[in-house]
Amino acid sequence: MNDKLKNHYEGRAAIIKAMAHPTRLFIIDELEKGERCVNDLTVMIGSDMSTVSKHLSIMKNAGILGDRREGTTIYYSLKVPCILNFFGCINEVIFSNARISGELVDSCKSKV
Amino acid sequence: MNDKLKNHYEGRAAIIKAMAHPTRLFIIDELEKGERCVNDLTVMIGSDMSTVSKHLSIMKNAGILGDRREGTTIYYSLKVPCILNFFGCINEVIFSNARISGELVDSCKSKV
DNA sequence: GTTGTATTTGGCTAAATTGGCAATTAAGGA
DNA sequence: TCCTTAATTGCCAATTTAGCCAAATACAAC
Repeated sequence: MNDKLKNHYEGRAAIIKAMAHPTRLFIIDELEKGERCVNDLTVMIGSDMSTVSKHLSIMKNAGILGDRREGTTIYYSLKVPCILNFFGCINEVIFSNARISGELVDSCKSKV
Repeated sequence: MNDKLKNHYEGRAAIIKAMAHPTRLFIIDELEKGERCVNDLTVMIGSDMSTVSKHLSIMKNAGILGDRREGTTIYYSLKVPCILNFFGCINEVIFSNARISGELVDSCKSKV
């Protein structure tokens, strides 16, 4: 791998890394519904506001989120909605994993 | 966030995390072209074979890759090709980031 | 069984990530 | 100005991750 190729993949990895955290995935899902302020998200998530703020700034720096100030409140929003397409594929992976480990059978019992 | 929701997002984050590394993105791109053995990938990547092997096992455990043995050689392949759809969106993010920082202007000068 | 090739695993250190708390900044209202 | 609410930043400890080396495993050929 030469330097140019390395940069190419490092830039892409940085964006994916910004999504690779359960809390941040929750935030992305929530922002799909509309913009939210830090406090609202903090209540939903249930951890310290500083923690949530840091998660938001990680995604903002990666270019995934945008923010807008209104008085003392800052509203975050999804800047690149195509991110949501990821989840369909992630579901496929999870489905495929479950099929192999047999979990699917259990989780489907109620439907049988 | 209750436990069920937490598990939901943790499972998804684990899969995304398995992709959130430049070397692993390179491997995914390479496997799109067809299955590859550890040695081939090691030569292309240029790091220790043990390092590449670990990257592969991380993605295999996440359910992204499959492997197949042929004698002493193990061929890895992309198990869930929809993963490739990610890259189009990642490009959008990168494009959007570049537009803001002005890098796009520079990188396009040759085309003007 | 021994040798050779392909791959994985264990052990180690360095670096990055996470999350809470306290302190700070930012803006609005009394 | 002072107080309140909203959010960010700095600091720190705990955990996780990355990558190299050396050792171990897996399989095939002799």
